[in-house]
Amino acid sequence: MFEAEQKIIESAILDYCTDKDLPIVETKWAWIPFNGQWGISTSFFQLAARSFGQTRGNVPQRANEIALEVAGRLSGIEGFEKIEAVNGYLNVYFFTADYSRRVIRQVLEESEKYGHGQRLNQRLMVEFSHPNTHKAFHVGHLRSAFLGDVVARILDAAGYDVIRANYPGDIGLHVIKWLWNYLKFHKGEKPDKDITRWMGAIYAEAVKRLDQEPAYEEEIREIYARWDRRDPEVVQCWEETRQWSLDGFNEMYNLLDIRFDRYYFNSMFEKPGKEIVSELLEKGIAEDEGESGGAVIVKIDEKLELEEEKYRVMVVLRSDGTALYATEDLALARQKFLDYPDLVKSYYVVDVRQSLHFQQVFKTLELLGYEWAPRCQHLPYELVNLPGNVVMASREGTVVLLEDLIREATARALAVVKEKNRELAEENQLEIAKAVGIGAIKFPMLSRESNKVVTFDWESALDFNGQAAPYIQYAYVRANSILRKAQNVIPAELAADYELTKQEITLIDLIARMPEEIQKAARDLKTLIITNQAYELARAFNDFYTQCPVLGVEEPQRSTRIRLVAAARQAIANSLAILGITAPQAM
RNA sequence: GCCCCAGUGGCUCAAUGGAUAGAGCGAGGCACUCCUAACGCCUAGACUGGGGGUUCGAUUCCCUCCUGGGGCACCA
Repeated sequence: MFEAEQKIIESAILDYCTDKDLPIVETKWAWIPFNGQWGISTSFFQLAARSFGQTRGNVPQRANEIALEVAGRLSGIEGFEKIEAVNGYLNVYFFTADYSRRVIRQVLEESEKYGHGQRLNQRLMVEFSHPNTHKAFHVGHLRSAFLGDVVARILDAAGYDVIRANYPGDIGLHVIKWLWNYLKFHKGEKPDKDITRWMGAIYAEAVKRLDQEPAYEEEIREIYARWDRRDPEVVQCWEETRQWSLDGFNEMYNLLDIRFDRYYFNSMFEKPGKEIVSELLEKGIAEDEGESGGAVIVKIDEKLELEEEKYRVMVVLRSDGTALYATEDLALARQKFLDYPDLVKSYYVVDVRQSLHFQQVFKTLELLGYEWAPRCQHLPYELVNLPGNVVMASREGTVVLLEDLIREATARALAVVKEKNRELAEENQLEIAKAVGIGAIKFPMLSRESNKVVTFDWESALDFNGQAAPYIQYAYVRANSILRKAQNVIPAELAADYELTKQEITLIDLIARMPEEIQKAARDLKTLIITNQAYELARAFNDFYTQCPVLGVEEPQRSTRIRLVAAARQAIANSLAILGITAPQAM
């Protein structure tokens, strides 16, 4: 937001270096640690160190000398309130009244687009969620869904055109087991409500029956064979029940405010995958060990002539000639670029256990000569475990179902809403409870580094206090309430000045940083940068709220503060929107 | 055996190689005639896993060790 000001100082530093015959060092800007005033800073340690060349010297002292000299030169420049040299740093302070007006004006003008970057006209794809049909949807599956959704939102906000892709696992042994159990014991049954739970129960029952009666394995193989030769009854049953799962997922995606532009189904890639395997064999990249009873494999390290093992060996076709996950992933990657040849990036939001697998897939495609292969990138994330390092697995029964979590979180939120807003219509109370409950579920998974394991426990998942979504939503609601009492009229900008309090400066400062934070989040693909920003913003607003009365003060403070509240509300709303968290109108 | 990730107050997490390592929860104390207390204020609590190294400067980069988690040929 302050590029022009930065350039002025940068060129002054450049002039100084030229005059003094000092090496040229890139000027890096940072925000001044808060001290009641508002500005940016840069340091001269690097320049000082370089100025000594080979000889040793006192760097901090030299840096401070440089800072003092530069500050001296800049003293004549207009447009800054104060320029000072401290401990080797050059601190440049803005005229707070001018800059705060500029920031607030910009937020109010750009409204829901504030903080967003220029459109880049670059397309990329984010594949995420990829749930298995015919299975339950549990809390462990949420991380990919939330992470992928918010990464897509961040990239969109940063200026990219994002395609949101889903890749459901709609076929495989788990589906066959399900079909077997259904055809044998539940034929004709249909789920009426809680579709996903019901689908999961049929699967769990199938697994249990098989454990108890191993002889059923034969019947499973029979179903698999019928599926392979596209037996009409099996195919029709598969199609119908698959749709039930997809309907159930859509219900949940709607509830969670997650949408997709494009569905790729696992079942679509068996054939194309085998075609790629043929291509690999033709080009001598893959080896068929079928004669010795083996599979079709790619010895990636050997092909790359690597000394140490890195990509190891990838099986691309089973020894019985059937496709496996890797086979299909090769075809899927290609299909994405056939559909969208201009993708600058193809992201896969998949858990960390598949890191090697994706490295293998992408490297194999590179060996095949696909120029887009390096544009594929795996975005790994760590698992959601249960206390005691128990992995969530539907076949182990160690799961927390998403439906249960949402139900419980919403119920708790509703209890609080009813307590706080007795006069509100029940319909509105439910709406708020949903926003708060679901926001509370999303936030913890977005606010930590994706390479950190999340341990799910009911107590902390349902704790709405502290660093959590409700805190941010509450700040939004407070701002909203003030504006409502001001009849939702945003006063025009006033020329008159008044001394800003430190709460106001901090708040404006954080609002001003938003565009940079969004770009940073997009560059690093980190949702946590946005949750941090949103939380800081909310905290700064709460601080302002308790310290700075708005409606009861005289002009020009009153108008200026109303404008600031409107800008803060907008900034918080935009942060929440990027996080896919609903901002309720009341709480 | 090889590879990847994590290790920061009691607990859960932050911190573009830079100024005094920040929050939340929990603990103790304070605070409700004032735009909603799902709020705020104060206090205590950290040799950033150990040891080396690079650097003017390391939680951050490199090496090594320890602990925990994960991955390594036909599961997905």
